[in-house]
Amino acid sequence: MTELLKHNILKHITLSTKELENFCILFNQKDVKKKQFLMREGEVCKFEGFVNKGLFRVFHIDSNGFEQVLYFAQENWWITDIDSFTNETPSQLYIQALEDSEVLLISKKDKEFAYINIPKIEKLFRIMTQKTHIALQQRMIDNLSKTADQRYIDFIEKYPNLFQRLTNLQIAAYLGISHEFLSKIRRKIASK
Amino acid sequence: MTELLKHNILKHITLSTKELENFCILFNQKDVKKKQFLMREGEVCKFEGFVNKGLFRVFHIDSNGFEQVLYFAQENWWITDIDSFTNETPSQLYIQALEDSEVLLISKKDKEFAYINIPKIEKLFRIMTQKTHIALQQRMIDNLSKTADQRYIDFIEKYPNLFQRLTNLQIAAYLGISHEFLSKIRRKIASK
DNA sequence: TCAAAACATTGAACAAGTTCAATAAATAAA
DNA sequence: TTTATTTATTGAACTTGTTCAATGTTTTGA
Repeated sequence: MTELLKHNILKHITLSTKELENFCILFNQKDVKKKQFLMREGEVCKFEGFVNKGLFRVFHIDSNGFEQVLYFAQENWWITDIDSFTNETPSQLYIQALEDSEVLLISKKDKEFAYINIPKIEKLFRIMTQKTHIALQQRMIDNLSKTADQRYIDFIEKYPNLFQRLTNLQIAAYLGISHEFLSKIRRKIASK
Repeated sequence: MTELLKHNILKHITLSTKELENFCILFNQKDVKKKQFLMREGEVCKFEGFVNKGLFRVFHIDSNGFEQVLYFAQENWWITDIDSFTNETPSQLYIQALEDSEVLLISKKDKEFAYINIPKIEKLFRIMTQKTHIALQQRMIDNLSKTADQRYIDFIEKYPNLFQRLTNLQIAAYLGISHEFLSKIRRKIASK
């Protein structure tokens, strides 16, 4: 049940079998059917989650009712609203399964417990947060400097697997453009 | 010399006077005159820096020669290219002083040394990375969902101090718009 | 298996933002 | 203080992306 999680952790830090076991035991599995929400806007995010199976989208709904995707999380990815989880403030995000999924959840209390009792867990989350930050920083640069066409092409190259599992609606919401415009980009690319 | 740094650290974690001293001793002061570069594209970022005095911009130059500002760092802020520093890869960023400035720099080796010898430093950087990540995530959402007018108004409200110290050219490069368009936004706002 | 719902495409009119060139204003340097 | 340089403003033409409405296609669920 936690094989994928264990493998994921050992990619970042080294832990003894015992430490690894003690940490993984803090996670609870939750099954989430397609279209179900793991969290909604206004709630305080009570968990940090590891995707064992399936696919999620983390998104925001703006004042005009448009959805923006902050990120997608498939197998082996982590999901949370780090702002809401860390500061215990109401979230402005929704987390929704796009396929029938399984997540392993750890509560804030259990995570704090791990920080204290398994010091290397501090390093684990330091490294993981660094990595997600680096990825977001790269996306920020791309969003500031590239045209929508190029961002779409980059997305396909970078996440060929996600590309296959997502609708154009979802991809457009990630790229920050309307799905109609994405459709026109696709036509333009296809005609080359 | 390191008063501001010490104060900044103690806002995030608690350290004994001894630990704090042992950590701060690892930093070296560097003076950077206005317009001088602390780092250029292509270099591997060898430091993590704390701004003691002055103001920096961290920016990227895209394939069309346009500059995008990833962030500004004034007194009490940290600067680095976390990607280049962490992975020891050539940076795609420039770090430049916008005023005569002073930074306290720590090398990668000394930072690793601190991680090992002062365990709470791991927590310090975990928390700091979390905070910058939360801020960037918020900016990403705003960039995806808000119009340039609104982003400009938000910027002034959020960073009234930075707003006063920056030219419109710099602000436009942060908002991701041309400075001519920013000028038109300003006229529109002023005429209300 | 068939109807409903969700998704994708298209065109036309529109809005947001860029580009270029010219000019004015402010700052820095000699 | 004068000149050179950088910054800010403006308008006109242009490009990128949006909106809306209509139509076709695919997926889903009863």
